[in-house]
Amino acid sequence: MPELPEVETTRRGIAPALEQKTVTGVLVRQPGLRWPVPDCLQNEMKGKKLLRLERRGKYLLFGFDHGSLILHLGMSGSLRLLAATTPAEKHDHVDILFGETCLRYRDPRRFGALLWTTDSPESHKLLKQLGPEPLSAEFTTDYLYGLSRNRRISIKSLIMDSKVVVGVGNIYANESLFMAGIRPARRCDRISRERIGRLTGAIKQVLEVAINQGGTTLQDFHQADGNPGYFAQSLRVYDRQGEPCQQCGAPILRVVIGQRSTFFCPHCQR
DNA sequence: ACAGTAACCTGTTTGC
DNA sequence: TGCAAACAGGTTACTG
Repeated sequence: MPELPEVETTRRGIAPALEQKTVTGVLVRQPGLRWPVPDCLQNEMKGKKLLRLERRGKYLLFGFDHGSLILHLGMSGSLRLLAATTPAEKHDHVDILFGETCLRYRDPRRFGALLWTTDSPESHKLLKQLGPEPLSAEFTTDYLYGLSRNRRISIKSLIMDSKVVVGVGNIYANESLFMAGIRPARRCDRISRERIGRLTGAIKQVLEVAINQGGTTLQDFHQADGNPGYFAQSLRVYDRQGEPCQQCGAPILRVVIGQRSTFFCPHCQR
């Protein structure tokens, strides 16, 4: 479900209610996520004040003065704020209690993760190899152009590689490539600097607009306030195979790249 | 080092 | 209607 805009939308939705609040309990109903949910969460967090809720790529970082909870939503994870008395439903795997308020983690496919680290989260094995944030000044044309040389993979695979740049999942990779006019399957080392520059800008623009619209709701993603994300109406190619391109009218095609559905306009994208 | 693929798991949609 | 296959927003770990 969640790419960077959905994770950021979630963070913005829940942070005001939780930052500077004290954890009163942790309940793990199903520890079998991507990796086992560690036993220590209750001991580490109960009675401790959450200082800040940050995001790195698609990871949410719950910062305490003695360590951090690292949380990833995987493909189908979501977080909601509920009254602590709300009955749990199927797939509600973890509750983090803040008095009368419950932060509830739901994840039908269980590809998500909750981990604890006492070091700085940036130095954690899973985070330290991550590339720059796409909306940061670090993510530039020169940077992406440099990494695109001497490699033979498709440009879509390149921008979906979290070691290159974080947060660009399947939806926003497709949309960014459409905006930049580049075919997803094109070898990344056969694209000019100018066109890599267009793509760099397109990634930033697509993600910014998506965050401002509260992310993309395809089936069941919801913002913390219960509203859907509104970026779905802005999608130009994702899940639109057979529909006419909004720029030229040619039918949108679907192919598979790196085991992922890929959508593009064969006329507008070269 | 690089590129491609299988795997993790459950629910929903599609096709016969 | 039933059943099986295909597919789904992510990422690691393995293979060659």
